[in-house]
Formats: sequence, C-alpha cells, structure tokens
Amino acid sequence: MTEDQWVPPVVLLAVDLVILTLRRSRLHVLLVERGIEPYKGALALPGGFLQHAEEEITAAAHRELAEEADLDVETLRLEQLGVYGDPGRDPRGRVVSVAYLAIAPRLPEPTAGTDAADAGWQPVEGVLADDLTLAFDHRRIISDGVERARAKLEHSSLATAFCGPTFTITDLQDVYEAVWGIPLDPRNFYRKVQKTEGFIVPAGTARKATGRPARLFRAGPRTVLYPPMVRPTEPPSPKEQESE
Amino acid sequence: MTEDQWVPPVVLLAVDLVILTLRRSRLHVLLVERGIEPYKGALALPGGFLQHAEEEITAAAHRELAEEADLDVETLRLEQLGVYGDPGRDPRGRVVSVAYLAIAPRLPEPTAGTDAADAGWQPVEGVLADDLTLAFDHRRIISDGVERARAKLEHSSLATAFCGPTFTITDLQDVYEAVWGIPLDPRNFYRKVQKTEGFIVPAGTARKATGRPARLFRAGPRTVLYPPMVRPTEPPSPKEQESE
DNA sequence: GTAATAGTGTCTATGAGACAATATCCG
DNA sequence: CGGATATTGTCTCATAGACACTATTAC
Repeated sequence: MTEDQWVPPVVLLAVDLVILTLRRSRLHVLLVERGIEPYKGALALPGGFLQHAEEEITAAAHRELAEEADLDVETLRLEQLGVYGDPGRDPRGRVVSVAYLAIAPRLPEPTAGTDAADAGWQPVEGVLADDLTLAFDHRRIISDGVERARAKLEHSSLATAFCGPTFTITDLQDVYEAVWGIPLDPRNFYRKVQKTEGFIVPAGTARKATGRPARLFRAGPRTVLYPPMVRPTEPPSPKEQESE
Repeated sequence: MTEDQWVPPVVLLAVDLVILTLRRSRLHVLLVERGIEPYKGALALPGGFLQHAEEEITAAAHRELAEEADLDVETLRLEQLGVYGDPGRDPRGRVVSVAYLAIAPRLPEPTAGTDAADAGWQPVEGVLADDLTLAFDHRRIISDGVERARAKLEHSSLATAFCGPTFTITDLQDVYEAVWGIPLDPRNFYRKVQKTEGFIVPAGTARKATGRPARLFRAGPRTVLYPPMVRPTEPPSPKEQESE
C-alpha cells in the first residue's frame, strides 16, 4: 500500500504464433530460422514484438501471421493460447510473449516435397521429441498449442480449418487421426459426423484417379459441437495433473 | 525487416484475479473498491502491477491472492485465463493484464450475512447483469472466468475446490447446480460421481441438526475426469460462435 | 472383371435421463 | 412416530464401439 513513489516495471511485449497444418497425414508446425541473436540460427516460432505502443495484441498476431506465413490470412482462425513471461526466458530483458494458435488448411503437396516456402513446416512429433534446439521456451509453447488443438477437436469444428474449402469425410477423419495420433473406425466416424447437425454440409462430389468418387463437404454453420467428438483411449488410471 | 534502429514499445504488466466462491448456493466473485484513479470508487478485480522486473507473473498472481484475499492460499488452484491488453483499456497508458482464475472454498456463512471481510463477495449474476460500473474491462474478464469455470467443471475435479476439505455429495451437487445454473437429478448425480473412479474418496460421516447424516468425502487423486460430467441442455440449435 | 476407395447396416454393451421407494438420523 | 434429509434401485432410450457387406468409379 506504500506505492505513492513507486513506479511499476515495464516489459517488452511480443506475440508468438503456433501455426499447425497437416502434411502427409502428419501434424506440422511452422518454424522459422532466427536471423539475429539470441538463438541465432535456431528454429523458432514466427512472431515478434509489438510494433508500436498503440497496436492491439490481436492485430500484432494477425500482422505476424500475414508476414511470416504466405497463407490466405482471412480464412485462418486465431486463438489466444496464453502468456509466457518467465524472467530469463529472453536474455535481452524482460520479454512477455502472448502465444496464439492458428490452423492452416492442408496445402497442396509439392511434387518433390521441398521448395522454398516449404522449409518452415516441421513435423510436430520430431520437433517435440528431438533434442533439436528451439529458441526460448518455444518447445513448451508448441506443446501447449498441440494439446489445445487436440482438445478443441472434440468440442469445436476446428478440424475443418485443417482442410481446404471443401473436403471429403475421409479427409476430415485424417485430421482427427493425425492430431489425436490414433486410428478411428471409418464407419463410426461417418455416422458421427453426419449426425452432428450443422457440422458439415454437402458440397458436390470429388473425382479421384481411382476408386469410387467421394462426396464433398464444406464446414457448416455450427462451431461448437454437441454432442462432442469423444476422443477414445483416455487413460482410465487415476493420474495426477497439476494446472497453473 | 528494417528493424536495426527501431526499438519496440514497452508496456506495463499487471495481473488480475477472478476469485470465485459459493455463498448461499450462488456463485460469487471477489471484488474490491478502487482507492485510486482511474475508476476510483468503482468495483474492480483484485490485482496489481508486477512488483519488480524479475518477478514471475505467476508469483505476482499468488502475491496478490495472498494480499487481497484472506484465504488459505495453499489450497487454492490458480489457472491462467488469458491476456487483456487492448490499448485504451487503462487511461494511464499501455497496460497489459494477465488474468487468473482461482476457486475459493465455501466459507462458513456469517450469521448476519455482512461483516467486514464480507464486503467483497458479489453475486456473479448481479455483477454481470447490472449496469454496475466495473473498472477497466473487468466485466468481460469476469464473464470469461465464469465461462471457464463452467467448462472446467465438466472435465476436471475443479468442483471440489469450491468445497472445504470434506464435503457431502449434496454439497458437490450444489456446486454444479450453482455454477451451471441448472438443477440436476440427485440420484443420477450420486451414481455419476461415485462411478468416476478417484474423483471423490470417503472421509467419514457428517452430522447435521436434522435428517439422515450424510457421508463425507474428500477430493480424490484424479484431477481430469473421464468420462466427463456432461452438462445437459446444450442448445441443439446450430449457433454461430467466434473465437479470438 | 478387377482394383480401389466410398459408403451403409446391424448388433451389443454401456451410460444418461426419468422416475419412486427405502434408510437413517433427531426429537 | 413424524419430519427431514440421504441413499439406492429400475426402466428405457440413445449412442459408442465393434464388425462385414454393398456401391461406384477407372481401367
């Protein structure tokens, strides 16, 4: 209560983006190589400082999204993940970062598998498992982002954001299987998604080189899923879990 | 990319606490009256600026919790709600606030209903509905906090945090009914919570002035609930909902 | 036809939701 | 015993999960 003369400390505010997509049925995250110290040369999430004192945090996130990812920014949903502001996470000083989660649609696969814009997409599994050096606390942020995406698939229509404007039910199932990391029964999956009113709506028919053509769908008006898509194999063992 | 000479702007970092509890089967939030400008005299969430440049954000939240609420801080869980940093939310300058959610156990009801420490507990329903002046964007923060609590009741054992160290099943049902704002069937509720392994464990028997004594329980080791406590009456109408 | 993928039908076990009766305390 | 609260039991309907077959295209 003796704060008459006291002045609060100031911090630098940054945004970081966890942009997830699906490639070859694997979950990938967009990473960039840092050009400046600290962590020069290491992989990092796209992001940066607030540009000026009046910039909205969400606006900064959208700006970074447009700058760093050459994607149709309009179609991307952006969701706040949380704040990461431990002192010492950035050697330059007290930097507090607001992390956002974005989902990018499935990109048309380049034939060879490697072009310029391609370099940034890294498989999540490898990024999290390897002793690969990531800048700052970005490994944890990615981990939190993936977990958030997993949870959101259950209760929201987020999965459709992984797909393009139209998609088949098999495409959608691919998303769930990739993000959750488990196989699903196609027959039960068909039943489930079709019964969930407003989740997906028909949008013509797809043609493929082989096999029976699949029906195409678009994302429906419903964004909150009820009943939810339940993720199986939740561990039945009473386990401890702390929240912060 | 021309950021060689450029320096990023700085912001003031604050924490705000949404502390919820149950009083007379109603959800209440802890509010304080602001003693200084801006919004002097208005109700506001407890909170304040980071104390020094090295203080962890979580530590600041815990510190404010201990300062503003005379509760057993050890037993309270704290969870990050999100960041609120719109320019203009604080006339003093660019203030970015990290909001936390805490759940306080049911307090022993003072006989008269009004004592000194009592002044801060305000019924959530009234706070959100009335044209009562709240400082800053705190109405939205409270709203987000309540919604988070509602959601967490389904998948976590958060409800036990509203109760004391021991509680009856009816007590627990009271929590769900108050937070969700809907009545639940006692028989189905009994079945459900007892079947969820590790949610609650027996802890003796309660004595009351009247009626059959109830069995007492403590919170079990399980913090993530599977299967979840499903909240009924989810609107079956395909409604639009935007996430940010 | 054959290959390949898309889509549908059925059975069962489990759990949610609606509903009524019994148990255990105090006085 | 009466009042008051706690607790248990049953029935039904919906659905998750397991499983096998039919449908439609290209060649």
